[in-house]
Amino acid sequence: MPNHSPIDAAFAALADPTRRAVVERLGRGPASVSTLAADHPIALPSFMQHLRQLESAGLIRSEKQGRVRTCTLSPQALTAVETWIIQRRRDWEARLGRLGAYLDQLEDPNV
Amino acid sequence: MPNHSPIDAAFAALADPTRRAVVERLGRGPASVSTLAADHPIALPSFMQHLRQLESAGLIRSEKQGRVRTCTLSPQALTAVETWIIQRRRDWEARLGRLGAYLDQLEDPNV
DNA sequence: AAGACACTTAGCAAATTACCTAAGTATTTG
DNA sequence: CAAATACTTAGGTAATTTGCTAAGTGTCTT
Repeated sequence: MPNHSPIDAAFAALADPTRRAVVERLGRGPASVSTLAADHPIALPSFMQHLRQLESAGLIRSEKQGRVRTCTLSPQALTAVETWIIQRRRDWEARLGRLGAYLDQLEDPNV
Repeated sequence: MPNHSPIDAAFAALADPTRRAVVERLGRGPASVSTLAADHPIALPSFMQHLRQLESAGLIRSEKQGRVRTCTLSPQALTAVETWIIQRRRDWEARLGRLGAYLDQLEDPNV
């Protein structure tokens, strides 16, 4: 089952080091396509595909003025991913808490 | 260029809804392969591939006793992902802070 | 107006992924 | 010990992804 939901697209987009590097770079401010591409040893059309994937995942936006397309980070999609992960941590810690309480009770059955 | 680093594998593993569902389920406690598989409408060998991918990404562990393989969440890999995302949020917020300070100080658009 | 610049489009090849069915291997269980 | 259970292995197909080159399309710059 390929990626259908927005969060699938966000995780998939972040699974590639080139794309994560773009997100890291844009976290420090907007940049043009060619500025971003300069850091990566791949052909420009290949690099543009990565940008398209990031944009369709909602992780970045871009706008063209004249012949230059400027890209910006779009943090809401990152927040969705962050929220999912934090929820997992919560579940995990809640379970550890219950397990600890249970073990405490076994050790000390009647207080 | 496919996944080389551990964090690539973790993001890629989480990009699939079946695999995320397994992580969610294991957050509430360990479970056997067939228990996990019961929630998903795919053939068992296909499901096992997902488990293998989760395990090789370090997101879960599993151990076989008798004929039953029990899977557990392995939270460190999730922490690595969480750390990456939180760092991006920090960068973003630091930049907003600098931008705000700059705008407060005076005008002049552009970056 | 000519050429440089910054992308864009088109089309193609190799590698990966996500499924499947069929047939195996160990372990219980009756 | 035979049958059921719980995976496992083997092998195959279709779709997706990631990369490329070559050839556009608009927009400055000179």
